[in-house]
Amino acid sequence: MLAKTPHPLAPLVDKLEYAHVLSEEDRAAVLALPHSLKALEPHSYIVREGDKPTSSCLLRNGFAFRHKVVGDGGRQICSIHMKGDMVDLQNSLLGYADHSVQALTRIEVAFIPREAIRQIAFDRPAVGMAMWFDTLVDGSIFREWITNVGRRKARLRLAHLLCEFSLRLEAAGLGKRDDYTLPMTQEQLADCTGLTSVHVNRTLRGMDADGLLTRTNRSVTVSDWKKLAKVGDFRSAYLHLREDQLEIVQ
Amino acid sequence: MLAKTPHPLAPLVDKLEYAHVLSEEDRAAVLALPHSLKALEPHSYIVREGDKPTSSCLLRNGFAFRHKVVGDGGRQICSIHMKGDMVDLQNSLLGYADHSVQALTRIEVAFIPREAIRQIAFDRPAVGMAMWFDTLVDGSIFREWITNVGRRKARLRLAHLLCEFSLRLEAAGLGKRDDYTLPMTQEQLADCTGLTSVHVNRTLRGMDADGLLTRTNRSVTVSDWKKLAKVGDFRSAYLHLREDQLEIVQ
DNA sequence: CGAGCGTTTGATCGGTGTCAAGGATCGTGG
DNA sequence: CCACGATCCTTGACACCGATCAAACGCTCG
Repeated sequence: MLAKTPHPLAPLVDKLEYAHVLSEEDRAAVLALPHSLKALEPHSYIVREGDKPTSSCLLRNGFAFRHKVVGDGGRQICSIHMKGDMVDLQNSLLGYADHSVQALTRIEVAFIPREAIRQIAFDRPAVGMAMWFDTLVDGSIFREWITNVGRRKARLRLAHLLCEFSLRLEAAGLGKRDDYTLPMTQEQLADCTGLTSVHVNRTLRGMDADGLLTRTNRSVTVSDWKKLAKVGDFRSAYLHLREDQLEIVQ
Repeated sequence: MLAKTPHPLAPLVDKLEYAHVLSEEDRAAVLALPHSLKALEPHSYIVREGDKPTSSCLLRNGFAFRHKVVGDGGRQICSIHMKGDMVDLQNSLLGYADHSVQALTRIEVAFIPREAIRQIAFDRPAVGMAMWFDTLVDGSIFREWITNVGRRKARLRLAHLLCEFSLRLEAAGLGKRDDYTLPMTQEQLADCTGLTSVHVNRTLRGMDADGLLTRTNRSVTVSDWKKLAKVGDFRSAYLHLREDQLEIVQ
């Protein structure tokens, strides 16, 4: 194990340690999981609704999102994923994909057989607990999104989404919370928030005009993060990040 | 074990067997979990946002719901729970309640210490897998709710919610899908769907006028379930029920 | 330099929210 | 048994947020 390049599954270890630090043997067991690597272009599908996947997919870098399509063709994005996320535990363990997962940017992934996941989860309780914990945090984020989309107005929704994104990026070591790259189009932001792209545009421009943030290309610069969090009715508890991942959040 | 009354934890066994049938020993181990029983009046809280619960709560009968409150006082209900649901795995395993859980009707619950849950989950992989599966199904329902609230119009949202409710009731053995008791006020329906109670009222009356359903008191009678499912853009896959729990659904 | 995608802006429409008041139902106590 | 209050349902009038339609503009990458 004296390879210079990081181990392909290293991001998974990092993510699982969000909850609790793992022992050296547990870490080694995770890294020893069987897997196959693959790179995917933007827009390509990892899973399509209706598939019956038998592998779970670890996102090694880049961004991906889950979405559902409704009867009239409308699309709802249910979550955004980044480095270290097990993007498809849900579909593979449940056996039937009730939604699609798609690459947002160019991504590198590792497919891990479902059975290997099950096995390590029960052979190594600490790993199993970390995975369970992870799916519970996913659930917590889903609840917050239900609330965001159901009960907040356009500006709050967007501010909230941007706050969530910034903290998760920071926790994953991918940027500063008040200055980061947002790899999404306004249409995708709209599909996250249940709005239209036109309204997202107007709302973002309004926030820009009010000095809340600046958007150039795909990057976001927040002038006053706490102010944005206040506007977005954002409290970070639901992300269940460790204290030291949050630092000086209110 | 020759008691005539069913075991207090029997509903949990039934629920866990939604996924896969358990062995006799696994069943016995679940029933042997330490627990304390309690009855709660409508509106009473099982957990409040901000609590740090150390027990999980099994709903033995009656109905409960999770909700979050936003900055302006608005409330969003994130899920409805019924007999057999572990209503608070999420909060207790995560250690911090990011939302509240409240009794909808009069309920009977059993509190099970978090540690006992962890232990059985890893001592008995089949039980652990069933619990994990259950939290994944919860996640799947959350995603559908995000989609419902984010991308469907009022009538579809309500029709969808009523369809979900009817199938879950049927699967739990609590009613027929086209004729059941709905223990919710219109305001609570509004908080599930991100609407206002006034609009819920108008929409339900409209559906009634169009012959889709009849509501008297708290009961719902669906004249043509498949038609309602079509109106509500409802496909049952996301509930991940077994074939034999669904019977003749499209 | 042109094509394609994403952004920006304007005009108008419509679904849902808001405010307000009256009606139905049910449990409770006199 | 009736009266009363509380809660929930129903309905109307009106306001407004965000959707829709349409067109121009600006990147970015062949």
